[in-house]
Amino acid sequence: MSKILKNIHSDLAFTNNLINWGKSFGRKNLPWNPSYGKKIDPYKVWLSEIMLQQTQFRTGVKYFERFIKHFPNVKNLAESEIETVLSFWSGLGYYARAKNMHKAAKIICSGGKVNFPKSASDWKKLPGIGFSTAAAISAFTVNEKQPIMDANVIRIVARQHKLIERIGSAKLQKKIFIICSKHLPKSNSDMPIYTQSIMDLGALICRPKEPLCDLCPVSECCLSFLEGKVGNYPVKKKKVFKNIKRVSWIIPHTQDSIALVQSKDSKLWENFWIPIEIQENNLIPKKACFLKRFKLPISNFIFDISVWGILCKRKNFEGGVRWFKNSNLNEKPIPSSVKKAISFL
DNA sequence: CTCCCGTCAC
DNA sequence: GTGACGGGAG
Repeated sequence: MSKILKNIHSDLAFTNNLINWGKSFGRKNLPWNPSYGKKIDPYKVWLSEIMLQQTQFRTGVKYFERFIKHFPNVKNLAESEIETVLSFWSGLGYYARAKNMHKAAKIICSGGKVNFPKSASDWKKLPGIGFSTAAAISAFTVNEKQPIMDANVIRIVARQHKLIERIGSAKLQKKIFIICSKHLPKSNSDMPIYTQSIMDLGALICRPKEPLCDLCPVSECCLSFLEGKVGNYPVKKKKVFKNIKRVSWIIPHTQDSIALVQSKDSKLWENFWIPIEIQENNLIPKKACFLKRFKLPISNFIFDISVWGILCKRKNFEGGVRWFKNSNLNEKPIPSSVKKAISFL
C-alpha cells in the first residue's frame, strides 16, 4: 500500500475513532448546549469558548451559569456597564476577555438589531476572538469545516505525529493546520461532535501530564505513544526568567468597610478595585500594621506583596480611596488576590 | 512550578 | 515571525 493511501486510512481511523469515543465518553449536557429540539445559541457558545480559555472546566462552568443568569443574551450584555460585567468576571482572571466580550457585544448589537457573525472569518474580526476560538464557534453554530487549533489539539497532534517544533512557532502552527485539515469529518453535520470530541480528548485523556493512553481511542495512530515517548511532546517554549516586584498594599479599614482605589495606570487589573500600592522603598504610614507577606505569580513576573492594615475610626482616609462595605464586595470588580489580602485584615 | 490562549508591539 | 503580557488553579 502506498504511503499516501496509508495516511488517508489512518486519518479516517483517527476521525472515526475519535467521534465514536466522543459519543460515548465525551462531556454531555454542557450548559451551552441546547436542550432537546432547541436551536443552538451563538451567544452561549461564544461565552463558553471565551470563559474556558485559560480556565479549568469546573471553574468556568460556575461562572458561566452566573454570567448567563445576569446577562441572558447579547443585547443585555451590550447594554450593561463595564464595571458590572467585570464584577461577574471577578476571580476568573484575564480580564481583557470580559472587556473584549463587552466591546464585541456592542458591535454585534450595533445598528439596532442582533447580528451574529455567520462564519469563522467574521467571528475572527471581533475583539478577543482569534483563529482557534473563531473556528470552534463556527463549528458549533453553523457546522463550518474549520480545524480548531487550541492547546488541546496542538498537544494531541504533536504527540500523534511527533512534531518537534516548539509551541507557538509558525512552523508548528502550519504543520498542525495541514494535519487537522485532513482530520476534518466528511460531513458538515459532524463538525460539532468532532470539535467537542477532540477538545474532550485533550482535556480528559490526552492531558498535559499523566495522559491516559490506555483509554485513548486513537493511540494506535499515535507515533509518540507507540515509541513510549508521549512525555516528549509537544516541545515546550523556552522558559523565561520571572522578575520579582516587591510592593506593599495598604488597606485602611473600619469595622465593616475597607478602602480601595481604582487601578487606572496599569494594564494589570485595569478598572478593578485594589489596595493603595506603595513601592518597596517608600514610607509605610506609621499607623499601619503589618499583616502578611505573600507571593503572587502573574504570567511573566512575581508579585511579592506585603499587606498592611490601617484601622480607622471613621471613613476619612486621604488619597482618592473609595469605601466599600465588606458585605457587598462581591458586586465589585476585585481581583482574587485582593480578596485574599482583605481576608488577612 | 506548569498549564491554559489571544493581542499587540517590534 | 517572535516574544511580552496577563491571572488563577492544580
